[in-house]
Amino acid sequence: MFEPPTLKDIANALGLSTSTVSRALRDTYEISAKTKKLVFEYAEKINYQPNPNALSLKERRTKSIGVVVSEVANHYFSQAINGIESIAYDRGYHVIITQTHESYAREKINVQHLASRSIDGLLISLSAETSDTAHLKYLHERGMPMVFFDRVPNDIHTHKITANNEQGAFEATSHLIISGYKKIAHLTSSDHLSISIERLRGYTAALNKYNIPVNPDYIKHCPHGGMFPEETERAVLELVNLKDKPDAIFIAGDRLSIGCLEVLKKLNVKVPDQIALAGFSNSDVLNLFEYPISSVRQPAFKMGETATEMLLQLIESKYPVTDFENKVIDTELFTRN
Amino acid sequence: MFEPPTLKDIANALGLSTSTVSRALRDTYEISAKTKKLVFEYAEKINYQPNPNALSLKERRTKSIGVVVSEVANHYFSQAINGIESIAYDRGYHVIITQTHESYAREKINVQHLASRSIDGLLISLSAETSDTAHLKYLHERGMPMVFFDRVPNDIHTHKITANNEQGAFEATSHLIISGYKKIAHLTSSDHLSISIERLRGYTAALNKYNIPVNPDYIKHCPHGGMFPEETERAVLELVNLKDKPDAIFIAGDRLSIGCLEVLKKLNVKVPDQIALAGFSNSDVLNLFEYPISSVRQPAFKMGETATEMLLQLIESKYPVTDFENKVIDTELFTRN
DNA sequence: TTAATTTGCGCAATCGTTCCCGATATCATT
DNA sequence: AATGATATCGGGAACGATTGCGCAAATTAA
Repeated sequence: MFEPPTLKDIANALGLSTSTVSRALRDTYEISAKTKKLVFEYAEKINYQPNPNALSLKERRTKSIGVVVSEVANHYFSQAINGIESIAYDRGYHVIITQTHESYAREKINVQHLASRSIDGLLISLSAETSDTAHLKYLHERGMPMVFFDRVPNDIHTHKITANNEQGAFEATSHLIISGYKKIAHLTSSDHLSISIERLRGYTAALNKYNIPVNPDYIKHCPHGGMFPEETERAVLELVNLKDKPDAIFIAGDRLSIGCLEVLKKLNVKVPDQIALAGFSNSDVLNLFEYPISSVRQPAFKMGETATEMLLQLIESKYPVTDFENKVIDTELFTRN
Repeated sequence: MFEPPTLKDIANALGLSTSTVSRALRDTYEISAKTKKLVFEYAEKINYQPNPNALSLKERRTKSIGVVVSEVANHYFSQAINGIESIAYDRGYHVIITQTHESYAREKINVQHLASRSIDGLLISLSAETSDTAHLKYLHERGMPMVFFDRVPNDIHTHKITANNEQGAFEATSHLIISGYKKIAHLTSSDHLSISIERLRGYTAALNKYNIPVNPDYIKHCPHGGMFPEETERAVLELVNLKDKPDAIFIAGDRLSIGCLEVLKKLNVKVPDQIALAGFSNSDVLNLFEYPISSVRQPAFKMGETATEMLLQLIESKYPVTDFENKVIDTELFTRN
């Protein structure tokens, strides 16, 4: 039905060969000015666009990169995607976005699918469920350029870009402490995720600094990053049902924050009177609440941009890159009270 | 660098021709069982995947559909995308998502880009800026299968799927009226958008039903759907600065709701004491506010699914489709007080 | 034993593009 | 006028996969 014009169409219409038309369109020196003009004008007229599949087949590259995130309906990721697109489009690359919904199975399928679609490179933030990275190692060993951002593995040697999660967690927890809270819980994602580990480290560092003992009962992991409401609900319930209730929670992510707020509202626990909150979030709705919640904001757009630049550098490098960068970008604490 | 195995690799390794290998993998009857077994096992071993570009070139289709939305960081669209992906993946199609950020220029570029990437079909919701649909007509006339959802044009004849915007707006406005509000303003997106027109119609219908005069000063359009904060701010300011201040606002969209809440908070206008709100939204954060906001929820996931099914029907139809459907799905009002 | 059929596989064209070679025409040089 | 240089263009292979056709060998039928 939809049959775009080809080089051959132009060639036939103009009585030329496809080679000549191709060269004319690519503005090669060996084609006369008037032939070029003829070809240009006709191509313009019929709105000729080179067939990208033919090009990909010939050039052995697709000029498109794959992106794997847990959810686009997450402000951190949607902002990162905007950063990714801004660089990619400028450099003539297409962006294919896939979502894992925090599922390891989906991640494997998506990565496999992207690889078979012959993308030129991969930009990925691990799902909450992912602890085995064999599917990525496999691709990486075969030479697929990839850059990790946000949630990174430690057993794959390539460019990585993360926020300074430890610093952010330290500042947010410190802020709670300075604000007078002493019994600070920590609600976070699955325990093997890099961001969870780093944020937990910042959290404990803050407690240590102020000589507050770390209470293991105060640390709650949600293996699916709050993807399932029951998960968050159970964790929050366990916290508020403790004999020695926490008076504040440091929450490690956006979805968890929303989930936590929902549960607290259902339980009729007042924020921040009964329990104060602070956490990682790139959402702009948090400061709309009556009692706004202090949040650590990650430079998502910047991270997307940087990750893409790193990836394109890998893709377009003439020789194999062996010197990899591990970029850490500072977060920013927005205090509200 | 990343060079996936080809049929030729298998053929050479096994001393066969590429035709035989191809036929073996496709399980054709004319290949002997033992050759098939040989080929299958070797293909499995080296993890052979057919080159999608070569296939697309040959089959003249890419098994991928393009999606154009204004923003993925919008709960309606992200849910719709989940619906789209669920159907598309089941049917073996890839989904390429692009964002317009409510810009007409971006929409043209994205559509053009998608078309040149030779997608098999297009799923699109118009940007707030779009009033001229020539770029889409052009593709449509050339036979590109396309389905519009949410924000649809009236001058392109193809499948369309929308929420029952008029009904939703009527119910939300009626709910405000029944709750005792009489001076109800309407904050909406650009005036040429189908959703704006339909929601305005529902709004005025409700006012009419309760014999409340329609005050033109109460109707504020944001040409970019609240993409720019200044736009929303100006509109809200104009409303609260009216001599005859409205006591409620019916807001036509998610982003506008957030923007409006931000402005009201900045102005220290209490919701709902000084001004009540109701509006279209698929976000789950609205009910986290102290005074929750009644909202009309669109069946986003369902709409995404249906739109995709319609598109795939167009794509896979043997003969040109001339009988187009205009599906309208009911919304649901969530009242909270 | 011979002819007819079936089985199993390879050749080559095709999709749209690019690019290495040639091929021809035009022109200047001796 | 013959040679060479340059300008301009076409032929054809290649990228990876599919598929109609052909052809040999194996099997069956006569």
